[in-house]
Amino acid sequence: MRAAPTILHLDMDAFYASVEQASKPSLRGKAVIVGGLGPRGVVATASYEARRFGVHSAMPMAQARRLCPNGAYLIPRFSLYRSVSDVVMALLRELSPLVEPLSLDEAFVDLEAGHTAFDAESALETGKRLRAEILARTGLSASVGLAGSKMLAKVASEEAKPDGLLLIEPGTERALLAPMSVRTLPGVGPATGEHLRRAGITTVGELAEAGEDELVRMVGRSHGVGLYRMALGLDDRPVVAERDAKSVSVEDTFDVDLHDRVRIRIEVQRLADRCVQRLRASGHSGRTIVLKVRRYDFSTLTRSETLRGPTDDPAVVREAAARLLEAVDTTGGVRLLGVGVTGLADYTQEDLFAQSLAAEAAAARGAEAEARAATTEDGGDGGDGGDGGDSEGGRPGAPGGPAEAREGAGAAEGSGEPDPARERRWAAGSDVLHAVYGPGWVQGSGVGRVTVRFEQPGSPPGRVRTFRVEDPDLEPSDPLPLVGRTVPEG
DNA sequence: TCTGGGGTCCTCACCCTC
DNA sequence: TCTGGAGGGTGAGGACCC
Repeated sequence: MRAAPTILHLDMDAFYASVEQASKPSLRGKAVIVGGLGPRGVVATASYEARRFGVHSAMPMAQARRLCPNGAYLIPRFSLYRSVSDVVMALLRELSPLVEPLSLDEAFVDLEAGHTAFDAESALETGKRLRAEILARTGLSASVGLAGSKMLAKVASEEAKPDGLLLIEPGTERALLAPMSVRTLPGVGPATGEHLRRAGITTVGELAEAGEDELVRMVGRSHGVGLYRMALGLDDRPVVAERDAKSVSVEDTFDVDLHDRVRIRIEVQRLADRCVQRLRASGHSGRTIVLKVRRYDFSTLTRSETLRGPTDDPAVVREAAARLLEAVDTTGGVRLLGVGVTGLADYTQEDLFAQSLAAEAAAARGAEAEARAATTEDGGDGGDGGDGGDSEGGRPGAPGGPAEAREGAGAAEGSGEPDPARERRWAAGSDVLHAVYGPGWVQGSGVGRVTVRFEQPGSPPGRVRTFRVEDPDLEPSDPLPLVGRTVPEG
């Protein structure tokens, strides 16, 4: 029996960049690139205008600037994107109780479960209505794919982009998929794609011809079986509305590699604290602590430790992360540090006795490992240094601080900053309010000046004015809603 | 001047217990 | 008593996704 095409996949077009264009009228029709602006930043989203220059997601920002030197480069404003996403997801939930968000800008909807569609005609009608509603409520365009399965609905929305709608009729899947690249299929990334290419398989049709046994031999049991089924257009994964988080983690890439062991320890402690904050905010505790280290040469390693019971105690997570760090050689430099917690539970076990036992056991293991390392490495003691001295050396915002901290809008946070660092910072793209000129956004800043464009969603493109960075009339402000506000002429 | 951040899932190695 | 295999827990790494 063929499934009716009532699985809907929604994909907002170039979401972050489109939100920025909607919120900043002067950027409409221009190349807009959203991402990390530090020396190690990458592109999160590029507007379609920027894509014409070859800029795309995950590209190093430096490369994007070479390709598109006149583009507008902005840091992401997740709180704004989240608020727009909430509006879109609410519209989807009006269609069905079975909505599976994949990210802020993407979701699956089971229309049949919501009794909003039962065949191709009603599904198409629902898709059209949804796109119109999203445009009216957010001012943004979305692409919609409709098919009998999640995989095909996603392929359909991809084909429909930008600002389109496509329904894959049951029975036409194999013919449609056959000429497409294997990379179209979910789960086929650069590594698997290259693996298949070396075996002479570049299209979905060739994948189907290869047969299940051959694919299992090439990429392993689980992946091979799944790939073969998808090549035939078969996918019976249900739309799942509620998914429990399995891990919580935070990580920072540093503008400059860290070498000082004391500084590295301090950063790990900070990350552990931030991780626990996120863990608690999500109402979880966790049992396994994971330390992630990316070294100067981009090699990445993880070290983990499983406690006797779940914890959300910052001291316990800090100590575990510190123990794990002691087992890692950081000579040569560290470009990224991360701390994560997995094995999540929705309760906290205040079993301090168990935790301390685990800590003792881990410490004993650490000592053993250290002893082993000392016998196998050539004088590699990690350059510990013990007393350290400069315990304030690792402040975010200082050279080598996390890119994210350096880009923060408004005044630099943290006590003990030297005066120059207290100077107000204005991140490109952030919203401001001027006592005289009203709402606007930061177009750029430097050498004690900040340039602001005074415009807002719904207004015509505005004028640019420059101020001293410490101008008391200028304040950071919250983003304005994209639609539904009347804007006075001016 | 290469390569973010926050996730999930899978595989493999190793150890331990039965 | 020794050996081998199955299976679970843990740790590490890789691939992939948005």
